[in-house]
Amino acid sequence: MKLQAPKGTKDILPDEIYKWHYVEKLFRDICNAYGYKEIRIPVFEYTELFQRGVGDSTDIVQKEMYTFNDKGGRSITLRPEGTAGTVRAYIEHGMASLPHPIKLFYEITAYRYEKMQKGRYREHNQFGVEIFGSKGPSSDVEVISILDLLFKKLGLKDIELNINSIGCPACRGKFIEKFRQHLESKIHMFCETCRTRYERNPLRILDCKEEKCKELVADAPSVLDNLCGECREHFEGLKKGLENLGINYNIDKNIVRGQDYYTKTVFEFVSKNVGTQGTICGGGRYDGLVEYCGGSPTPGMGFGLGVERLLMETESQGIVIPRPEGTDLYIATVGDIADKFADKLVYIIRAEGISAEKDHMGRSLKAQLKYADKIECKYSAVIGENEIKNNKIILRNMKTGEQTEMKIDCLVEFLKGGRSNG
RNA sequence: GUGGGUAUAGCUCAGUUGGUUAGAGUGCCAGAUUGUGGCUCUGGAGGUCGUGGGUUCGAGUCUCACUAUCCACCCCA
Repeated sequence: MKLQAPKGTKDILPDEIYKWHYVEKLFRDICNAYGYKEIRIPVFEYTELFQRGVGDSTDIVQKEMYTFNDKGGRSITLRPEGTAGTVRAYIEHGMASLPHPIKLFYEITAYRYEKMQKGRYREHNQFGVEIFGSKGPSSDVEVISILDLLFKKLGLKDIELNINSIGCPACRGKFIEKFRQHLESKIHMFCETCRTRYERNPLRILDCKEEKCKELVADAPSVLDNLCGECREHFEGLKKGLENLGINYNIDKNIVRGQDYYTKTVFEFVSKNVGTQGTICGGGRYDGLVEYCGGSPTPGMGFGLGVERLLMETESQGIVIPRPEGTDLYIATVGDIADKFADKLVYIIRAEGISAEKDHMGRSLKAQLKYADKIECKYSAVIGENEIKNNKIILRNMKTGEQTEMKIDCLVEFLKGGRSNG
């Protein structure tokens, strides 16, 4: 048997976990400030939820889901995103009867069976928020501003916000007819995928990367120019709201997100630097989803943010995430009695919330201190029989090399003080 | 799912037209006279050369398959 992590998965090692803790805390703090409450949803759901919630015609459902039967014969799927499960929880727990809007956030893993590339994994992490119950553009603006703030606080530059509106079922339906008519005479000139799109989901043709399709579609009408009154007003409200907060945006008529549930607002944050996997975050409004999944008609809005891509971008922009500090104190020992004494001493010190280490490898004094240096201890002390007898140690500042003598009983207080002073 | 590149020590990489026992730097461990880290010096451990077949007297090197990874598509976070 070959020992390796499954394709498309990876370990996050102790060496880099602090970066994850940092962005997770940053996101949580922002969500708290915005009044979003954390929700934890299952890693897997019944397959039907995603077929319905994400949409049967989507690539995600058609070819990217991790689906299997459990021992009871139920079809189970590992969540490919967070919105469907959150909507399910919203309905199942009767959140409709709580004061609205309902504002939720989550930090989850998501699973998609994809061909590997950098920044694209089969297991990846997403931060997400969902807001239920408000249909006006002010909630769109709020949700987008969470991301704007997150990027700002991280110090990220060159992240572009692209927005679009894909209308509501009413105006989109009308538009699709118009669009089909427009293409009817020349659809045979399009690429193969576009010809199937023409039947099933013509809007995706706008998104095609083939040069000839791009040209053919260049003069086609756009959804954005064919919105109904309400949708147009909503989009205008979104633009004004973003301007009000000083958030820059581009209008990209070609954004058609990968989930079927979107209505009106769709948006994405794209990095200018990171190659093809530049989409750091995508989201939008889904006013029909709750009802479609069996709840009462409830508008919603949310996003999913790729954490691996976010960290990749911070790295490539040279942003330094602060490393955690090293251990407060290393107690080196000479002799057996001192070793036992140190076992107890670190126990006491640790109970005070101060990090302390001692030897477990049977190392020489010199090697113990060498180790203390490697793990970046702030202070070290050597304990032998004399120190125990006199209740005094010499505490060495490992950065400056300065040494001070003090009573062992005073250690904790000293280290606590040193900590609060920075 | 389509097309292409790469795979040698924990990490970054050398390795000639196929030819003895596969190297370096870094990291790890130990030592440089008794109880003091960082610098320096010395030594040591660590590799089924991604895996499995094939060609050959002989394969890290050539060939095929598989696996992983990276790049371009598709699509997405």
